[in-house]
Amino acid sequence: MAEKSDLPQGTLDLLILKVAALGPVHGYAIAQRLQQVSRDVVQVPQGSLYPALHRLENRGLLAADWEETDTGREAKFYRLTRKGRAQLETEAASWERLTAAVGLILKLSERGAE
Amino acid sequence: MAEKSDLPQGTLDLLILKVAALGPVHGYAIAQRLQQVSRDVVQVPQGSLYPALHRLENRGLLAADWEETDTGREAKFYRLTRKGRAQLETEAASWERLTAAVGLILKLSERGAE
DNA sequence: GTTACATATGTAGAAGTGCGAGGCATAATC
DNA sequence: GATTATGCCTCGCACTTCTACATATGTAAC
Repeated sequence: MAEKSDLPQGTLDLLILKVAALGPVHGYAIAQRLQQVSRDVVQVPQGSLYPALHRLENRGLLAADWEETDTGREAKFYRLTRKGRAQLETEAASWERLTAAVGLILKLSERGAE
Repeated sequence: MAEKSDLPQGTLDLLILKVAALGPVHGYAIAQRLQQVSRDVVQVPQGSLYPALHRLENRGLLAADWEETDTGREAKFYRLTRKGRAQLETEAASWERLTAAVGLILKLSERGAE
């Protein structure tokens, strides 16, 4: 089933940072959480998820440690760095600004010349 | 001038279709209109604008004719095809769905385990 | 024990989009 | 005659994402 998420580009990073901000999580759990909270609207393929995590780690926005999951398995737990938290705030604000602007445009009506 | 808009990828097409739905317009005017309505939040560089217009025309979502502008100059006026109108509706609905989902996620709080 | 599934991570290649940096041409304004 | 605004265009880079594949472990079913 799992259709592609069709998430606008750049949004994935924002969502990952947001979930990581709630506490250390491993990649697989991030994807599950996003899907669950969004009621299946957001579905992150693994081929998008892991490269994104590596990108964010390389940029110093996330830090990773191998730890044990609830199910007793090794997994890479990501947590937000200070830099990552700042980035999250910036991106979230930017998201609000842009979606508001797009919303304005989409509400234009035929007669809405002014 | 014209800083980049930082629009999420895929959104540009949606906005262009929306503006074209209001009546025939030429490319340059589309960019101006987007900037104006969004109060300078959305700024479309020409290197993004014209390729996008050509893409949409090639996909049969827009149709173009050379006509004269108010200022008495030749310009390429784009209008929405029937297919384009259907696409606009689809993309607008999808946009609403996704931004709502992202909004949900961004509102998660630290204590919001469930 | 082995088959199947969920968990968990990862890479490679292709496709699509957006942007900066250029170029061309005309009309109006100074 | 020089500058600014209008109006169109292309090229090539950078970046993100997706499909598809590859790997490994734990658990439950048979």
